[in-house]
This record gives sequence, C-alpha cells and structure tokens, in this order.
Amino acid sequence: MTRRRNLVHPLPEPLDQSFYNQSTLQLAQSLLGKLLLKETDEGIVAGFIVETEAYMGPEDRAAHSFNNKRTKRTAIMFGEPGYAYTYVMHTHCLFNVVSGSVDDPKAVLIRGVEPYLGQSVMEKRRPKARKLSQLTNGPGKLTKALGITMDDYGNKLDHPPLWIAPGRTVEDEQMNSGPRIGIDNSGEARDYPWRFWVDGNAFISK
DNA sequence: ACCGGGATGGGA
DNA sequence: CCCATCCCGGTG
Repeated sequence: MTRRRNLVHPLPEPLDQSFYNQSTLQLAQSLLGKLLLKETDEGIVAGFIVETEAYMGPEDRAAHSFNNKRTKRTAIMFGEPGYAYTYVMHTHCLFNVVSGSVDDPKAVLIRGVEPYLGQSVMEKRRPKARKLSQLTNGPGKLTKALGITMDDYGNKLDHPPLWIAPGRTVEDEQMNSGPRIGIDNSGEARDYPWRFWVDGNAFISK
C-alpha cells in the first residue's frame, strides 16, 4: 500500500553560514526568493520569501535592539547571524533572521512568503484566509501557516525543523524597496527605506 | 505585583 | 476604525 508523503527528494539543502556573513541590508535583499521550510508532524511546509524588513540594531530606533538594549528577548540578536529571532506581537509570533556579527544586534523580519510546499496544511492552519494570497501575506500569517512558534527561538537556520534553502533567483530589477510597516512611533527611522519585496508578487503584506 | 505598549490580524 | 489578547519589560 502506498503512503502519501509530504516530502520532496532531495530535501532542499540549507544555506551555509557564509550566506549570513553579509551586511544586513544586503541580507534582507538576498533573502528574497530563498525558500523557508518548517517541518512538523504534519509534514514539511515551505514558501519562497517575497518580503523582508531590515532592523539595524543600535542605530535604528525601530529595532528592539536600539541602543544595544539587551534583554532576554533580544539576547539572540547579540550572537552569530543565521539564527531565529522569534517574538510575540499581540497574539502572533513574528519571525526574524538574526544578522550582524557577534555584539552587532541586527535582524531581518520576514513579512511575506509564497507557498511552495504543503499548501493544504497551511489552509488548515489558516481557516480565516478567504483567498490564497491571504494565507501568507503578513508576518503573523506566515508563521501561523508554516507552524513557526516561540519554540523556534534561538535555533540555527541550517537544519530541520526550521531552515532556509537557496530557492529561486530574484533579479535586482524585480526588487523594490520602501519604508517599513507599523513603526510610525520610531521618529526619523520610520522613513528609512529598509523594506524589500519582489515586485508584483501576490504575497506582499500591503 | 502592577501596568502599558506593541515590527498584527480580523471584523464592523 | 476598533479591539482582542498576551508577553515582555520597566517600575515600585
């Protein structure tokens, strides 16, 4: 008897540590097109990253690590890049990729992904999504769809259950940038064009 | 202990 | 536009 399996062969290979050794603004753009994968007992779910935001740490009033603020929550950002920084926003878990070298607490927020694997599992987890685009077109939506939780805090992104693979190429001409979302109380930082997205993609948050 | 705010999402 | 809902961080 054959068994349905939510697996792809070969499994998308994780990006290695050298990928994360680039400046945060470059990383935020390089992450566009990369494949974000999460494995749970419901199978592997994955999506192409289509929208990101850079948070520039000590110099960025919108960043949780502004002025080098170090708390239990921000601690992971002070370590090596390539780790998961998750935190709770209202009722949602938001997912960031830690950037910057040790003691340079920067991060890239993932704001939108395009479903690639496990769409039916995502739909089950996001019953309120009325259209396909609503499944994963926001930072809180995509964590719910992918099954990313606070349990993923601090985990390195080069192995299951949560990892990032090369995915597909996004040309520079397809990339767009503009001010970040939801940081109106961050003074001049609110206008910095540190949000990046794939032009015309249906899974952009706004 | 208490209290206020927030990198959101969904519904009126 | 409003608000649910909740963890974290600052304060006392």
